[in-house]
Amino acid sequence: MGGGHSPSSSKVVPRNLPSLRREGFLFGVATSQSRCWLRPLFYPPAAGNLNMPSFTLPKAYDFRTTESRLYRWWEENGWFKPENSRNPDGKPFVISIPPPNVTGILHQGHALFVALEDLMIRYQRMRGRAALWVPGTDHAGIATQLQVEKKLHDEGTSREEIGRERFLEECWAWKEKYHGRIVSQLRRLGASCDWDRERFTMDEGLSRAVREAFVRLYRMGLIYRDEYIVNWSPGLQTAVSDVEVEYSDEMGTLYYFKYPVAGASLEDGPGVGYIPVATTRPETILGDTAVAVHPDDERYRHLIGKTCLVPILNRPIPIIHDTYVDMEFGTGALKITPGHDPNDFEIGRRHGLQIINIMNKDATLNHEAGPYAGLERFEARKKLWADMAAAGLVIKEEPYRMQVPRAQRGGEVIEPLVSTQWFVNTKPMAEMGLAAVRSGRIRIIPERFTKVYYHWLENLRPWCISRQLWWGHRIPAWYGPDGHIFVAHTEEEAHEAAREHYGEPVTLQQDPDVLDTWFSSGLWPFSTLGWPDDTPDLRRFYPTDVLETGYDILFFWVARMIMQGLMFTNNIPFHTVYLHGIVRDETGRKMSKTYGNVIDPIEVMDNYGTDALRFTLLTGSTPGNDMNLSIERIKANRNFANKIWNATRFVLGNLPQDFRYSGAPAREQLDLPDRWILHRLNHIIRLATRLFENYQFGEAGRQVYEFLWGEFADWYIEAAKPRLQGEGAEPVRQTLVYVLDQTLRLLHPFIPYVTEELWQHLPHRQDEAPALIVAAWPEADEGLDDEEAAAGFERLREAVRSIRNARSEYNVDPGRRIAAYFDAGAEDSLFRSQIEVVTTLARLDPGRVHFGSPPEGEKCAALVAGNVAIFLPLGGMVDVEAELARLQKQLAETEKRLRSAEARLANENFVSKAPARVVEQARQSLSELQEQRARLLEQIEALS
RNA sequence: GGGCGAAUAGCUCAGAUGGCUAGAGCGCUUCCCUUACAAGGAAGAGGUCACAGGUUCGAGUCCUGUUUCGCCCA
Repeated sequence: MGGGHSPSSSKVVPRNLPSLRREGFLFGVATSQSRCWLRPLFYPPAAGNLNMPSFTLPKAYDFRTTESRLYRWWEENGWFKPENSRNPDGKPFVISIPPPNVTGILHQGHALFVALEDLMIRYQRMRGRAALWVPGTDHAGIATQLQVEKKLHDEGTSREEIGRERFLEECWAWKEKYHGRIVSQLRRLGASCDWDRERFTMDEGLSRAVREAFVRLYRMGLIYRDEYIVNWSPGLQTAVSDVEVEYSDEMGTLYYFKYPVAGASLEDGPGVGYIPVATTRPETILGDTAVAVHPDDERYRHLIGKTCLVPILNRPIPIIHDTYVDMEFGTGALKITPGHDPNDFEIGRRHGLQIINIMNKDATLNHEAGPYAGLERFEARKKLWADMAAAGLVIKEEPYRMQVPRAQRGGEVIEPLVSTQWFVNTKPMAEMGLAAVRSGRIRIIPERFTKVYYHWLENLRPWCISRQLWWGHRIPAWYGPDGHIFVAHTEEEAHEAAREHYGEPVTLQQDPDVLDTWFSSGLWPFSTLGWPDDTPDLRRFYPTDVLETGYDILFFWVARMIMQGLMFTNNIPFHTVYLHGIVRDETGRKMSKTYGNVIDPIEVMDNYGTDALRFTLLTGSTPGNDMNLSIERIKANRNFANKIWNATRFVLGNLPQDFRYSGAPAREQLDLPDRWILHRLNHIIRLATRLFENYQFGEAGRQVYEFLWGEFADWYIEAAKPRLQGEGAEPVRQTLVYVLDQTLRLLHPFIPYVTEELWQHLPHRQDEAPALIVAAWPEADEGLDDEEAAAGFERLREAVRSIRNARSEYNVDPGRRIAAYFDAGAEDSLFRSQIEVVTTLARLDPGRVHFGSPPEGEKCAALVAGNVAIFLPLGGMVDVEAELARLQKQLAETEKRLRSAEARLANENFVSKAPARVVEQARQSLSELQEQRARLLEQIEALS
């Protein structure tokens, strides 16, 4: 144990200690392995002057001096570790972080996922689960490689120049340099991850997991090498998978031209001398290997089996028929380029057509393009079209709206081309992934995304996993001199297999390519826990519980984790998928540097504090929906933190030095306001807990916010003020501390810093946890449910509101204490017993508060609040006409509601079909309205 | 072409299984530096819940259709 303070220490601490405490001196240091909790000290105010605490919290919450200190303290005490849970051997709760790009920089997407995941982790930790949040980062193949290449370019060199080995050294150095930045930014957000378990996708352990996964799939026949049409990114010089291609709606041109029929003359016209064909990419004509028509097409069916000549090249190609051809579209005939179009590739396979690749990897044309060889693809298009026009082959051009495939990263036009790559046959895994969600083993929140998930998995094509990059997991495949493939965990294993195969040692060449980054990300939930080894962590913490991430990577990541998890661990990787939306700017535009509308989370934290950012992200979002983030909202939530701060200052300032906190207050000592706020607290505890369980975190946060500010601060604290001065102060103090304590617990998962800081200043019982982060989540105390008190206090509130309203209308100076008469009827004893509270809240003059009607002739403002009549003798200020007008208005409103209440209750169907509770409420409301109407009529009568 | 979402106060958004007079923040009007808080307090204005049907005793909420905007997939 680090500090030397007894765990049960409750010594009174000298008043200058808070500053020391702020430096962290009092806590000592516990090793992260230590389970010995240091009991932090609390700081009761000095005896005597109730209004002057012995030390003063600063007047406003200063997050700058708080956040990093508390984070360090939590971490040093090992509270982020599941081993230090209240129930270290109990049921764990596990989340794997969506690993950020290791060289990335914090954006609002990170801030949102940290806020959500940290909220879940802190909530479950407080509930007593052994909570584990596994952190880590992703090597982000293309992104990182591009950054390093740019650096090399700036230094006047290139990766080709320095070679693969040195390039990888550069990448690792880059990773080391920037890893710390993103990680410290995550920490700053308050992420209570177990940093001892941090992983990187290219760690030795995770790399082994990747090789193991590859080898297994290969041996199952689910990974194979094939020549196939892929999405080629000429700029990045690599293949990318289907999900990395986005289709943008753009205006292009549809080019109509004549496909000459061999042995005929163009003059013979369409259907004889030529077949009219349209294309959006004329340069691909050079790679055509057929012209296809629909078998039922009268215009062309007689040409089936004949031959066409490729324009300019005059290469003969067959005219084939296929029902795929849409007779209505374009000219009704289709050129077939199996080497450069995915659909044509399929048709080509069906018809056994030749595949011609006319393009080099840099999107210039190759020797197959004849006179166009060496030209860039768009240059070639122009030149070929011009030459065709000269040859009389051009019919026309039309503007045409088309879907242009563009690289998700970089945005350049993707070129479909045939290339030899590694693929995963995802069919069997997709089946498993579908079954896991269909059977309910995995639940997706919000539920509507299950449909999207199904649709994607049902139509999944082979996944191209090889990338022509250097930074990433090198494909564990080696080629013998004759090209024979040896897939193995290690080079030694490959050599062994080769020796066996050839009967002698041979030289092997490892495949130069690396794997799609998402291939390793798909293993993340279990590779981070030690898979493929059967480690204690894997046994204890897998499957994980919740996977929380953005809906935009449902396919990229979530679906692949589910598939790979089921395939390799024979288990689901998590039982719940929680998807969040995109954080946009205040007007709903996507944040981007080019728009200049980026709200930088670091800047927000600098200016308003982490808690303000977190609370804004958490309460401003609903599952699966995008959210608009505005600085105004963040400011409002900074103000909320300050409100909590000051409410706590008030409570602490009213505790005597010898104050002993007893926990939940004993009911028999409580007065009406206490019973009311405790009843409300119970309600909010149940509500918040239920909302947490339903993943409705935003609503939970908003509700607790409303409770703390709108009920506890605005009404309970105000009502407590007079009572703290008198004999009955003790139960009030207990209630203040209890409600505040419980509310800070409810808010901790949202705003961990300010709540922990304040909780440390609150008095606690001896057996309480040493820190809010590990304190127990509140539970409603049934003994404190009190409908009667709730109703009674509500009447007082109504009365106070109506008095305040009248004061405002008569422009009574807010500081002035005025007289009042209460004619409370059935509520007489309620108002008599609680008159002190009403007097304070409505700013009445205690010496001039009376019960009953005012004396004849006293000029009064006459109010009705429920069945209570209130008279404010404002003398000459009273305007009888205005009084009558207001009462008439209120009467009209009351009667309107009365009529609707009567109509409902007169309805046989309502009384018989509606739940008893609802009918009862309606009856009660009716009688209250009737009483109110009677009161209003009396008042009007008296004034008239 | 298929699917999904959104449409509620001037703005940004909440409104679980249908159930009192539909809420909040910001903005707006009036007043107040009242000894927790001006990053605050009090009072107030502001909504035919996109539109049209339907189910129901009862619809912002459920169903059908329409319009507008956005997203995903092909």
